[in-house]
Amino acid sequence: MVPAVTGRRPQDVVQRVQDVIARNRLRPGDPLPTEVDLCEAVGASRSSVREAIRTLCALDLVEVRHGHGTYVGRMSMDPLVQRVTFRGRLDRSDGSGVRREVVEVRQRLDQAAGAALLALDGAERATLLERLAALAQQMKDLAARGAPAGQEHRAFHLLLSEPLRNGLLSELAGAFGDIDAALAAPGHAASSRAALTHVAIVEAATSGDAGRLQAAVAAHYAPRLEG
Amino acid sequence: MVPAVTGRRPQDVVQRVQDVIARNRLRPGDPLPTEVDLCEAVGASRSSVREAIRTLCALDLVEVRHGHGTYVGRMSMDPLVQRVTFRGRLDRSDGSGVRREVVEVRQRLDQAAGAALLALDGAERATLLERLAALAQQMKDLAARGAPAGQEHRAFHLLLSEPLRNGLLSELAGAFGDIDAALAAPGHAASSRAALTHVAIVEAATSGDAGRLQAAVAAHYAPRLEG
DNA sequence: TGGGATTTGTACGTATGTATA
DNA sequence: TTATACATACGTACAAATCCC
Repeated sequence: MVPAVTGRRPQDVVQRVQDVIARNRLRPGDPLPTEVDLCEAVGASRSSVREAIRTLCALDLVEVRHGHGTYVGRMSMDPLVQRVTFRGRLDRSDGSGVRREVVEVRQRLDQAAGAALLALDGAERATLLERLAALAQQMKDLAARGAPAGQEHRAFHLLLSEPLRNGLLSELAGAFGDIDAALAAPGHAASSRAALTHVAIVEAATSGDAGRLQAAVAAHYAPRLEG
Repeated sequence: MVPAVTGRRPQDVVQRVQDVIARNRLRPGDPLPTEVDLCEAVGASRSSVREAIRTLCALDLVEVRHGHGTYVGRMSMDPLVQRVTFRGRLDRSDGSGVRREVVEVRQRLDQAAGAALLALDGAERATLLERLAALAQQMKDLAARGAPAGQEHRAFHLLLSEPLRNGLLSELAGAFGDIDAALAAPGHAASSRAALTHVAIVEAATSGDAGRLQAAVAAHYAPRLEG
């Protein structure tokens, strides 16, 4: 527990807090020691520990609830969303095309998911298609009365990614969807066209025609890849 | 100078610093104002500004050099690597399979890249294949004398991703490669087999047979997806 | 070579907002 | 409502690293 006063960069304190989490086998949602206890555990002052917590908070490794305590975070893709979104906002000028790249990634994810969906056995596929159809219908209804359908849109693509049977890929699908939404024009919720393309995707998937499904997904993203 | 005591959460200060970067059109590597100047610019104390900087640092949006200054960061995928790696380390016990998911993502990325590679025109493809072959050969040589080939391994998959013509996808390929390496057993640099599968991938790509290339990539990752 | 200026890193004290009992 | 525990915010002082003259 010797403090070793020199050579302790901020990153070292971060590492030690990570070690505390790992050593105590803490799971997401579990409470961390209080700040003062952490100070003793890692041998640093409150300021340093607080900054380390802020770092880990940015990485979503811990979560802070004001007046309540600090807890192990969900370790989500949120930091990725923030970072790429900010990068996208920056190169408005040079037009290096982060937004186009984001749309491309989404298209690839959806197409891979579509292929996996068609490979599911009949019963499971039917259930999934039903839920997807319900979401597409909701989007259509909401668009009809000019209401935003962001939640449903997100849920659709997240559900579509389930056949991939890979939590990381699903998280990436959600993350890039969020980035896409954040980079879209603020008031651009005119999603009557989007609702239609989603219905088309479900219909293509129901038909079982792989080529048609790929084309439907491509058509969904096409206007954003050219314009 | 009344600080408007309420309503200024840490996240707000972070946002304001981001705005400073965006407003001044700063590019990666450009210097930010000093901490004290930032305090005035965003209207917060140095402690708060420092915590915000720490947050942005964790996201690789800024980079801090002690005694020198604060600079706009490279906005890399490093935070993603840290997060997923940490998550992978945590579920050693329950074996929920983060590592398997990482390998799966890599395989999908490489297979997509392989397909894109075969779609390149002859000259460009030939050049790329040459460089890939050279890297594979280097890996073989290094493995033969028991030397680590981490750099070459990374370079191989990064180069392979280039035909995708998508910087984000290439970054993801690099990031998941790094995660994979970090989660591998520490002394597990026994890469004589890895070198061979890389040679096989290049040979399959050279043959122009799409199916064979997909199989070669699959064979590269197969042992990690079953064991 | 060396010292001074600049900038970030660390520590501590104090007051305040917030949630729980 | 009160009391307690905790995070939040600010300010100040000093230490350490880097640069420049």
